[in-house]
Amino acid sequence: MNFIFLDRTCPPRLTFIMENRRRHKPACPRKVSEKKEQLKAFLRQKGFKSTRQRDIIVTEFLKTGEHITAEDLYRKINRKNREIGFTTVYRTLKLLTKSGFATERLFADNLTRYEPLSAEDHHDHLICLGCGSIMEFENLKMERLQKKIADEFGFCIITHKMEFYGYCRECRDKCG
Amino acid sequence: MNFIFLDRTCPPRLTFIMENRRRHKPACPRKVSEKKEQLKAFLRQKGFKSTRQRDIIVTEFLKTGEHITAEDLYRKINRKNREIGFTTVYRTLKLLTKSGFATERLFADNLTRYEPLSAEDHHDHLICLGCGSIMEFENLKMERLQKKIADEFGFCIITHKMEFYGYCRECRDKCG
DNA sequence: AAGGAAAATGAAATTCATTTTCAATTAGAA
DNA sequence: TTCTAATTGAAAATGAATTTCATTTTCCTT
Repeated sequence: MNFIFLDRTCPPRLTFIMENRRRHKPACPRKVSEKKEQLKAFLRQKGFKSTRQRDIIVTEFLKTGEHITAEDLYRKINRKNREIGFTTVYRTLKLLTKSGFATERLFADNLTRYEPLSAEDHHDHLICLGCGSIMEFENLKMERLQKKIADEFGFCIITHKMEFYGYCRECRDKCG
Repeated sequence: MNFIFLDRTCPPRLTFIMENRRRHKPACPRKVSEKKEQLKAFLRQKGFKSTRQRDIIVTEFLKTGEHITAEDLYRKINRKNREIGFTTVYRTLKLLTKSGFATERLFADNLTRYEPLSAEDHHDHLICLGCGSIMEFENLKMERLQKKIADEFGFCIITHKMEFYGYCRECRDKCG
């Protein structure tokens, strides 16, 4: 994860590059605690319990705000909290996913990655085969074209996956 | 796999629906034996051996002409040829992939599927969550838009993956 | 043909991420 | 405080993909 964010301050949250929206990454403390409150309310309402472990895992996950594997998140947390097990991290990510606070994504390397999700989130990915960085974008024209294609097949899209695999600017320049 | 091909005869091989090309499926005997000859030549040239098992597996795979898992292809073959093992089917599919006669695809169900590949193949998928059928399409406008988006990020696309998950016409009508 | 080296085969074992089990612990309602 | 149901975490299980290894087969060389 070595690409430069165009904007690190909290609002305004989106940066426009022509018609592509490069998504701004969270890690904004205000947003994080807001999301944590939402989650707590959700858990309470569903009869789940809020625990120290969940709190730590959720905080770390939201702070990270990236496409992260359960394994990697576990390792990250485990450095400071030796007593939190992999299973709990895994289960918390699953819980977040089921509750709509995260999404699971399976990329071509066959590893499941998790990503915090806000309500309107719906974006696609550019994955660098050189450095492994994952960039996100949204494109309205693309969404429209997808819908049009689906319609022509009488197909009703519930969700979609679009990933570009190739080389980012830095890696492309490096390798010629 | 219960969708209707618009055209089952051999040539003309493509059916146009507006600007989307719905790919014609192989299973055309002439093409199959042609491909088998190509593969045989390739194997010989690379110092690989041509065996009874490979012949059976390749024939069955090309006849199938669909997105099939190693497991499923094995089961299909195993019905008539009890002595051909899963490992050989698996390895043959890998060999075909490395030789450029097939591609591997990982869909959201986390199963690797293989598909016969001709030189110009490059298409995307509509996957029905109802009946599991996988439809293919090509769209030039889409390709152009993808390139444009990548360019704006200074990203050089090597390959891409685009999948729509939803309901096909039949399933949509069934479920209201 | 016969021999021999290299490749192919297939059953079983291994790997590796993901998921489940189960006994012990903990949260939070009564 | 007590009790019950949820949570935890180590370990085991799962399941697809891949590798191992002893045996068999192909096919090149005599």
